[in-house]
Amino acid sequence: MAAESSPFPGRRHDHDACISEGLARAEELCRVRRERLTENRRAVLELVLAEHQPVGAYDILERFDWKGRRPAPAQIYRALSFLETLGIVHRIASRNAYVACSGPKEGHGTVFLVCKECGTVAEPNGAGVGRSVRELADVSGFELHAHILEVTGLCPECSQASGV
Amino acid sequence: MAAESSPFPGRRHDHDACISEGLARAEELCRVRRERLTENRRAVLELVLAEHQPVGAYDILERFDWKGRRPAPAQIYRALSFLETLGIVHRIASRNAYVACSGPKEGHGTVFLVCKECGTVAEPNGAGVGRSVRELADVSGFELHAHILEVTGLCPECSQASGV
DNA sequence: TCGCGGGATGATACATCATTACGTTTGATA
DNA sequence: TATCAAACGTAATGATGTATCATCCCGCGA
Repeated sequence: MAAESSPFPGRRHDHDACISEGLARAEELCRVRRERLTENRRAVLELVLAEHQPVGAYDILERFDWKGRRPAPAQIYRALSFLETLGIVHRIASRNAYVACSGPKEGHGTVFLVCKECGTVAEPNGAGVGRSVRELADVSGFELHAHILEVTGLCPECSQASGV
Repeated sequence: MAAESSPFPGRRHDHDACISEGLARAEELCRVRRERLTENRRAVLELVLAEHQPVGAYDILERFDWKGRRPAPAQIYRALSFLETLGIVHRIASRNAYVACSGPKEGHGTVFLVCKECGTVAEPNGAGVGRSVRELADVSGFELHAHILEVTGLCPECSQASGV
């Protein structure tokens, strides 16, 4: 229960594990879907995985030191949209930025808790919200296709730090 | 009940009334808050009220024929952010566009149903979703400040038109 | 009525985010 | 190994949003 209670990464979580798990999932997904995890795509994914904060495309661009060269924006966007179709990177519309999917949990990719203070993004299990949204759509006569919920506030750590 | 069942404006609703109600609410809000509904702000609000579809800032700019002159982007953005603080215009982040608030109903301003086909945006009563979001935040140890839910799909009319 | 002070405007420039276009390279596979 | 589609490299451009600063206008007190 405690493990599920907070979807936020702890201050001292094993971040190397996040990265290697993310890469492993990408590889697995590509294998299943018969897609290619090219050098470009992998490099972009690593840069997105590097943080739990959303990263802008041009941030990635700047950090992208690849054999001394710097790629053009299109290259980054191509990789990002590929990774989005794979479902391991999500776009945070309210920030024009991207985060790595934090796990293969149910309901992932539809609810984001975004900390105003530190920027950390968590993906809680959105099943309950999903039900409410379906009900709402039903009542409104709306044919539901997809939804994105971006919640802003303070993550547990920043909330404590700012003096509860 | 029927009135509440669909938050979408009917094909033949009295749109002039939407506009004048919107303006009246803006005036009232400004009066209460001791703010000024200047010519610039009013003109931008009218252009946003003109449709139930989200409008881009640069769309507004193009339609903004004011004494033959065309204002700079900043002018539009200033008016828009003022109208946002008033709560009568909302930004649809997933589209980089803006819609007029459709009414002073409870829970307004947090849930948007966006039709993929015609672009119409409705604001249903989001009370149920609001509860789910609060629960989710609670369980996650997240201090909730605000949330925006953007739901995409087909509005009742387009859903019927596309042959249910 | 005059003048003061703060908010709103007008205008230029710039910053940031994202896409299009097109020729070249690469990798799977027949 | 010949072929073809997918991915890449690069340049250009489009779309969206801000910063800055001088000026204007309105409410308010002398």
